[in-house]
Amino acid sequence: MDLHLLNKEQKIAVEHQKGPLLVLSGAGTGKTRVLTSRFVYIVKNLKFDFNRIIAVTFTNKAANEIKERVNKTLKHNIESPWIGTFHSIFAKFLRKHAHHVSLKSNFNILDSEDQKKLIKQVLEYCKIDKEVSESIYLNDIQNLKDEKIFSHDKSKILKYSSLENIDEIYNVYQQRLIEINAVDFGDILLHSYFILTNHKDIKENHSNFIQHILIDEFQDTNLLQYDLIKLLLNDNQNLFCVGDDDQSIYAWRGAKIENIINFPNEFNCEVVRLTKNYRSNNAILEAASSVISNNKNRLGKNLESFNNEIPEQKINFKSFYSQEEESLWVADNISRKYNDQETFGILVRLTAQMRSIEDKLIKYALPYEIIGGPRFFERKEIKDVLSYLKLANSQSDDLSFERIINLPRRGIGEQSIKIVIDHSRSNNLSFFESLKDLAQSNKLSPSLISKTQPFIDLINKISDLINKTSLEDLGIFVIEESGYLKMLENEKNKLKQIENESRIDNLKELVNALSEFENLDEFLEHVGLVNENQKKIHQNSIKLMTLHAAKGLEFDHVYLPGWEEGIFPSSRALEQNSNKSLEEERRLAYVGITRAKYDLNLSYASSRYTYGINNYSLPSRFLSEIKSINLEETSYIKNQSDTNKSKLLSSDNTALSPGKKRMIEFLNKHKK
DNA sequence: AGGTAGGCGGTTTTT
DNA sequence: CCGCCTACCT
Repeated sequence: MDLHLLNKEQKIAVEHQKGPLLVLSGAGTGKTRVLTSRFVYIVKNLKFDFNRIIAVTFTNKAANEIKERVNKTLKHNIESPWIGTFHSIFAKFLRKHAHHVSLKSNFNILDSEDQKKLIKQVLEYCKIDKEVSESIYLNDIQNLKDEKIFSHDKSKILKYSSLENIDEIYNVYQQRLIEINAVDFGDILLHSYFILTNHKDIKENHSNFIQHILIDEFQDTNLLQYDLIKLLLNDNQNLFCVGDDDQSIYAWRGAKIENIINFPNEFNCEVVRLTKNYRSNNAILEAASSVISNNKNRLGKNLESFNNEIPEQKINFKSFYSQEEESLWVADNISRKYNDQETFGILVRLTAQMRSIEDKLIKYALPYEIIGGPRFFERKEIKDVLSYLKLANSQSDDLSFERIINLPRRGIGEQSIKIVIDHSRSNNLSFFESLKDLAQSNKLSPSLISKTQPFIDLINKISDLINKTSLEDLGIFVIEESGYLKMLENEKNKLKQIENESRIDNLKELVNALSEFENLDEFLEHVGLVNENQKKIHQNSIKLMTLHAAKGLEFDHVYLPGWEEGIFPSSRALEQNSNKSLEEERRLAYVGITRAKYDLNLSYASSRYTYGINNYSLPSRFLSEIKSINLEETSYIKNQSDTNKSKLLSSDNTALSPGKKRMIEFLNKHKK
């Protein structure tokens, strides 16, 4: 291992012998390098079996990076179940011990759409008028789970949440999940926590087996995650945490910044601080630290630039009249600098900001890629087809049943479905079992039998084919035999025809994705937890993403548009009127700024078109916290933009790119 | 049972 | 502004 490539502090961290250690690692100080080197050091120098080390990260991307780098250094392929995200590690654990929480090991992992559907049914069942939208209940349930509060713990629930009937709703929601053999994201961790705290033998087996625990992005762990990890820790307390309190941006998801702040006291251990930054130039680091210094709740550290090869360059700041002009400038500016040696990132606060930027990138014919955009496996057509596979794989999957029983249309309407559901309730059967039971015992009208029998036969046939044919063939079988493909092809509506073409493409892509897996369970696990199609990322493309998705990445050129009060900091954070949420927004600003190596471009637009109305806002307070930016000196570049506008409107309307077309339509519509 | 027109509500951020 | 849901029609 190249220990000599590490600086003094990094070396101290990597060569730590035993016991707990906290590594406070500022942006760009080589956090991932330290974590992977540490992993290798434990295997090579401390002589531990790599299977007995847990390395837990927040994103699948980070987990893969660790696996890759460790593989490279150790020169053999590590396939450890203990390297991954919290959710992937504990999903594997839960599958092994599912029966302890009344689940089968092939439980289904629900995405947020499924969760919403389920909670809606629960609200209906509990006869609760929906004055409060279902996502509010869902949110509170998720938070309760993060706080380790179980559905039966009525007093704790009511203490924590002020929503009316929340205890009943949470309880019924949990019951339903068990009935349909499913878990939501929070359950993966909470069920695991239950098993580890209620089965001493399982806990002991694991904590004796696991020799070292490494946690990445420690500042983003919530109470449940932290306690789960501590349950796996034995008396040697080999717990190695890497994090940066200034980059804690997931409090809204239950992350406790206190976990990292209190860690040194809790474990009475040393703290190694990494402050030598190898990424950014001085101007950027100064801007970052002048912003973050406005936060009170932090451990405090200052970064120093240690990379002499990074060019010095002033931070660029622009203000615009409208969002469209701002986006246009971003695309124009990138097009002037673009080459395939350097990397470009555009980081936004809200996904809604992406569309106008995307339009302009298309107009300038710049290669771009949206990172973490709409999830492939959450597309309607993909979920529809997957529901056939899921139902065939697990007959208790009522959500999938409801999704596809009449899709494509089989003439099975609301009334017929109600018969099936009522029968399932009174006989304690799943929906599909109930339908089969009704069909067998001749309780359905002949016309309904003739409509439902082909569906039953189809699901049985798919069920039969699982493990007999390749996943690829199974996918093709479903797409064709279900009539789904025909339905898409036979669309008469012209507008929808175009849409359906891309849906068919997506289904082909689904078949491709299927071909890369050995068995269905493995594939469904991937769909539930990774939820991205592993297409090769284009090296030279401009990356467009949210600030949250940008954590851990770096770019030569970074664009941060939309620095306005109400966008960034977000209106929600401002409404809450608490320093806590404002400080989190500020940390997000810090994350954004520190992604840049040497070219940082900040901007704001005073008017933004949302919900069909123009909204006006003031420049973000974070801008005035950067000393090197003088807001007063800048003025709207209205004149220039007017020329741009007229240029666009007068341009030749034939052979336009889709982006430009859309923009011209937009401008024409809103000229007045 | 299926199709469609108009009303209404909704935007953080992600595993 | 867009997409979803409901009410009403075929």
